[in-house]
Amino acid sequence: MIVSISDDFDPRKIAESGQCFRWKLVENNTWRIISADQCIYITSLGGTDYLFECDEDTIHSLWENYFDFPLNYRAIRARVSPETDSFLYDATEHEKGIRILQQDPWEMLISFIISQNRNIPAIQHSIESLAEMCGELKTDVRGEPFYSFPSPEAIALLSEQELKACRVGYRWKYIQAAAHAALHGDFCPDFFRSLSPEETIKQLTKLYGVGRKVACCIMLFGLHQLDAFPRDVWVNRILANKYPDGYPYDRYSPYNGVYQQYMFAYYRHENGKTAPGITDV
DNA sequence: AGGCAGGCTTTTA
DNA sequence: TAAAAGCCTGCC
Repeated sequence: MIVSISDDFDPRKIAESGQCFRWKLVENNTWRIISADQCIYITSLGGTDYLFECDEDTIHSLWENYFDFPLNYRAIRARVSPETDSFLYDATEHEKGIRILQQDPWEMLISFIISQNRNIPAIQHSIESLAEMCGELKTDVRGEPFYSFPSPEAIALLSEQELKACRVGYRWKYIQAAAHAALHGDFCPDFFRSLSPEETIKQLTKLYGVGRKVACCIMLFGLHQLDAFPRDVWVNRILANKYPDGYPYDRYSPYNGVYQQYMFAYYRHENGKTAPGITDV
């Protein structure tokens, strides 16, 4: 069905923002999106109109929350003053259309363990291999096959060789440990939701192969904690170069993670996806 | 205790 | 050869 979306929504920017790894541009303006065990095609029709290839009930029960449509991102951008913070203002203007997806926490755990020390195409390749190896084979609305994101049970059954065949390298141990943790109740999203942010980071970083950065990504993209602020090398460069006197977290709470996404995308576009920072730290 | 160096792995340019 | 949305272990 065709939906009109008046708030910020730019699938291309979301697809390139590094928060999701199973979006694929299949035609001009059409993305095939796989999340957990679901698949949808969305097409930008121009203006505010988008084609969602599913029925209205499915949009409401599934995709409305996935795309975070209840939250007004224009209002979040409007909190940034061009006078007090010209860099962040420029970032929000330039990257308007980004939203923070509400993705499956388990899928985020594995995806961001895989992401460490790798570029986005390599991450996508590994995740797709993993899904093909032990995800569930399904058929989408167009009759095309796809694989669901694998369950903890399925991943726990994989051997070292099978995991390594997914090009995850030394991270295979972390993935295996994460699967066992999930099976033993040591990765419990509903429990994490009852904790404070610092306590959640503490719990997540107990998992083998999960540091503070990956923990923050799981919180931001999997638990929809929009104040979580992942600090990777790029964000550290931004903080050093643009906020030498300190970054005003308090001013931007409770949406620090959203602004981080704008800054990250903007800075990478400005400096080139593979170029080092102008002034490295 | 907390910071730092070195190792881990593979793909891409 | 270097760099890529890091983290672990061991050493100090």
